[in-house]
Amino acid sequence: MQMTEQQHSVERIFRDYLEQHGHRKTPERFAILSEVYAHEGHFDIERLYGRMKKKNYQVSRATLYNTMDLLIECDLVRKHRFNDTQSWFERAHAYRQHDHVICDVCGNVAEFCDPRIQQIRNNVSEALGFRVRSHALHIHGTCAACQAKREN
Amino acid sequence: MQMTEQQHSVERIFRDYLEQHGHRKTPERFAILSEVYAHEGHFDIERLYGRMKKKNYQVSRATLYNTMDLLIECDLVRKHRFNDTQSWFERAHAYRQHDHVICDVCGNVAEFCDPRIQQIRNNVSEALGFRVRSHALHIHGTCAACQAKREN
DNA sequence: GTTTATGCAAAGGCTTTGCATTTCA
DNA sequence: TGAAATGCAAAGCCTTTGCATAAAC
Repeated sequence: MQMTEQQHSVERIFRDYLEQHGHRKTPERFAILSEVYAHEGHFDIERLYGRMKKKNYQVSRATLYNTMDLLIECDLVRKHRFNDTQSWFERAHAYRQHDHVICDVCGNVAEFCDPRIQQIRNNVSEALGFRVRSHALHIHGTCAACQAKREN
Repeated sequence: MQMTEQQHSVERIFRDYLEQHGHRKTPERFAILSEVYAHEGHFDIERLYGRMKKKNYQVSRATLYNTMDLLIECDLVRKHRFNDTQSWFERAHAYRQHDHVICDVCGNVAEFCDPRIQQIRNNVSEALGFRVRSHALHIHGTCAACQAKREN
């Protein structure tokens, strides 16, 4: 399998993280990392499980959950809870910070960026002495397509 | 039971909503609304269930879930998903818009306000033709108290 | 050789659902 | 009286856990 520059880079980050924390460098963990970085967009555990199964690299759901925790710890993955019950994930390294717009009619999730969010983070940090690690801004409503459909 | 001005107000909103949508005005629904507005802060279904039981006004969990959906529909309640599995709720009427700062160490949730979030909402609305209904901004990290503890 | 990770299946927790009973309109 | 809401218990779904097996170190 040909690896991109980026894949090498995230693999190194993960490897360093595992070593520094006394975790083992198992093939499953790197296979999962690779699969996560092979796609853009959001996924849940079930979808990731299906993808790996299809590629004949099946790992247990338990291992997927465990590995997600590790990847979140070292900031290679972000975890989201939108409206539904399950957790959604996305790769996080080298992707500029962004937030999410969720259509409550069709369930579609879009992304957007706004620099003001960084200012808000700084404010909270200063005002409360809070050490900010991450944030999630979810804007809910109805997307343009669903508005149009509804009017017909 | 003495009712505040506000309780009358939210009850009227709920009553109107139920009538306009052909839902029945059951005593359970109004008892739940009243209990929700009797406390500030966040609560989950189990806590609400416990409170009502203690006051000898027990309703089933199923009815609590159903009624929460109605109250969310008419903007009298907001629902949140923080980090844990269950949903958290809070009363929403006549309380100024605010967002949440979550300490991932102790789990404590604080509130803050920032007018820039409204500007971001407007931007998204204009840029994407998205009809914004609500938003949730969660800032995660470590609170001042937990930082202090950790340093000792 | 130890100790940690994996995989499987079972258990857990929150939420939804089905159905009989009650109650609002 | 008829349709909708309630309550209870069971089922569902996602996630975590326990334990035997396998594999890093």
